[in-house]
Amino acid sequence: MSEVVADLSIGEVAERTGLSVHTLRFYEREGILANPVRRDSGGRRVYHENDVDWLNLCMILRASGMPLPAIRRYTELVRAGDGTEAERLVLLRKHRERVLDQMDQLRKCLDLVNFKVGVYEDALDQVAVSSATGTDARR
Amino acid sequence: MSEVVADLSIGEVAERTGLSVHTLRFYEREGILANPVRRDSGGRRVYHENDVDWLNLCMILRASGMPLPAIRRYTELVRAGDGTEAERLVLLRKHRERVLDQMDQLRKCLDLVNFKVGVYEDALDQVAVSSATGTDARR
DNA sequence: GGTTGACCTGGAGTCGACTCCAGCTCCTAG
DNA sequence: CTAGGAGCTGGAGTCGACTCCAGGTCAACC
Repeated sequence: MSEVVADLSIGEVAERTGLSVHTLRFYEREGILANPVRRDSGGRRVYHENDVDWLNLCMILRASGMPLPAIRRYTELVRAGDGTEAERLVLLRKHRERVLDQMDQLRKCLDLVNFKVGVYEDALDQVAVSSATGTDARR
Repeated sequence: MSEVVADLSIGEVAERTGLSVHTLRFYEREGILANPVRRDSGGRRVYHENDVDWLNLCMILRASGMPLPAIRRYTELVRAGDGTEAERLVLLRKHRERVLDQMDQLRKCLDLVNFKVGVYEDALDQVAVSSATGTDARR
């Protein structure tokens, strides 16, 4: 019925996630993988689609400024399973606050930059117009 | 008529901006101040309100992820004065793109976190309810 | 059976942005 | 006149998050 879900090499995971193989090994050392990575007969890492999903989640958290120690903690809680939901919730709520703070900062910055871009656009238009009226008589 | 606008010591600037005196000296080395810092007879830095304003601008840019080299470049252009507006505009537009990208990332993350927070809140409510129905018979 | 290419490890290196240290000067208050 | 506090400098240290290196294994293909 369904396709056999293939195991993945570290290189394939790198390709799928956009992380480098270096980073994947580094994240593993840092305890950032929800389930411990299996190894094949030759000692090579064997990943699963789940791992890719988890890594994508982690990448979203990282991109929003969650530090690795917090991601590690969250990972530990998920690995530990039932009974850790309360702490996960605390952790996520804390991160949400940080995200909202960052959005505020960015909005502030965006306003500023929009304003300044407007100023410079106007200034340059002025220059263009005056140089046009000075040197350009077509029409 | 108007108050004499006071000169400021590095400590006062630190207090007003929230940057440390270390960071202020560091930023100066990095060329992040719009006008070169004057010194008093004893070689101490003398700042002006303008510098505080400029630093506040820089802090907004930093907080939105503009790297110091870009801020330095922008500072150089402002210092250089007329004729550099076009490049300033380019720089600001580029940063605006980055800010918008970051906002997108944050929105994505916020959706995710909101969703997960919801899931955990529901899960914990469930626990609360079932433990209540198990042990608590008031009404 | 030799070469390639992907993978392995432990540990070192890099980069950005601070942050701090040692040892000094200078001013002011007691 | 001296003790304290704020500043000064050049340079070193720290921290987070990668990033890379040397030297080795292993399977596959020519």
